[in-house]
Amino acid sequence: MPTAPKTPADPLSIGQLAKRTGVSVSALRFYEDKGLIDPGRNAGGQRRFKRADVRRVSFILIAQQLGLSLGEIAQALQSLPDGRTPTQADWAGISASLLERLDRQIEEMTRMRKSLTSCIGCGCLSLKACRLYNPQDRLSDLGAGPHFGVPQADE
Amino acid sequence: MPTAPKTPADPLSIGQLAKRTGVSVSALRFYEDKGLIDPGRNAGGQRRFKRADVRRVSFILIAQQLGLSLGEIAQALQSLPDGRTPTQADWAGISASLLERLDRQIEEMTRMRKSLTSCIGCGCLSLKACRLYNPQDRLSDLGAGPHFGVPQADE
DNA sequence: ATAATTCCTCAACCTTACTTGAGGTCAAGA
DNA sequence: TCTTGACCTCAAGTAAGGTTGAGGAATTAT
Repeated sequence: MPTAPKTPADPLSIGQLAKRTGVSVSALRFYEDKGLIDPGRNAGGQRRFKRADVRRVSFILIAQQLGLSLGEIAQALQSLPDGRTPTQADWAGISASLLERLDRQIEEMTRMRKSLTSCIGCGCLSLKACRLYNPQDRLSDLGAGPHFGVPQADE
Repeated sequence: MPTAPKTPADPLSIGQLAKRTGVSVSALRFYEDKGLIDPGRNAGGQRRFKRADVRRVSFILIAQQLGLSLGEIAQALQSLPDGRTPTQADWAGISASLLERLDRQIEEMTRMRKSLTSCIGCGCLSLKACRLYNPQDRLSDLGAGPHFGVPQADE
């Protein structure tokens, strides 16, 4: 008898997952560290990923494009079933919440577009004229970069 | 004769500019370091800002909200007149280019929305099915966070 | 004149999202 | 068996966008 043929159910090494997803090996280790993925280990201590992890990593990539931080993504992934492999319905549910977020972002951008347009018209660009950057708004939810401490404009 | 009344042409200290703009003093120094603002100094070596700098800082805030990095903002500000105080027309021109960028972003988001919607429908979420995260696209222009090295999906 | 603010320059530290490298182990092919 | 190549851990470095603190000088208020 020949050795068992490699079925599609075979686990993936970290390098193989990296190739399939386009994510670097070091980034995958980093994701594990942050609790986004949780591969098993083989006898020798090497990571072994399930096929389903390809989808999981894909989700991470999509969510990142939508502006979620890894922390937020980790939270979103909490809602997935713990023991069993997530189904398509599981993914659909969690993706739907991304869609909501995306819609909010589009709406926000459209609002900004409107403000900016009128600001160009009037040339105002000075604080308070438009609420394009109302200090109160600045700490809100659209932030990608680091967040500064609240400056407390107390005057 | 009384001391000259404070005219609106008086220069601002860094603390005053901070209060007017809602940006912290340390951030303003940081912006100077990055070449975004260029205050003069008084006899004692303290920064003295022109009133026009309020508008300049406002622009920085708006541009940041639109997702530009400080480096990109610095570039955009290059186009402002060097010697004289920028006019409203100057600002209108530079703001118009922000508007273009914003439009591109909205378009991109809308495109993503469409992809995501169909992905939720089919439950695919797997690489290549949607080009939601086509590795080739990933390094493109919408990135806020750090950029990873090109993973070279050579298979 | 003196005390309290404000400002100055550095240098070091923080978070996010990773990469790079050192030093060593595991697995697979010739 | 032996030698690559892929993996392992842990520490340190990177870039962006700032913040915090030390040590000292300039302003402002009383």
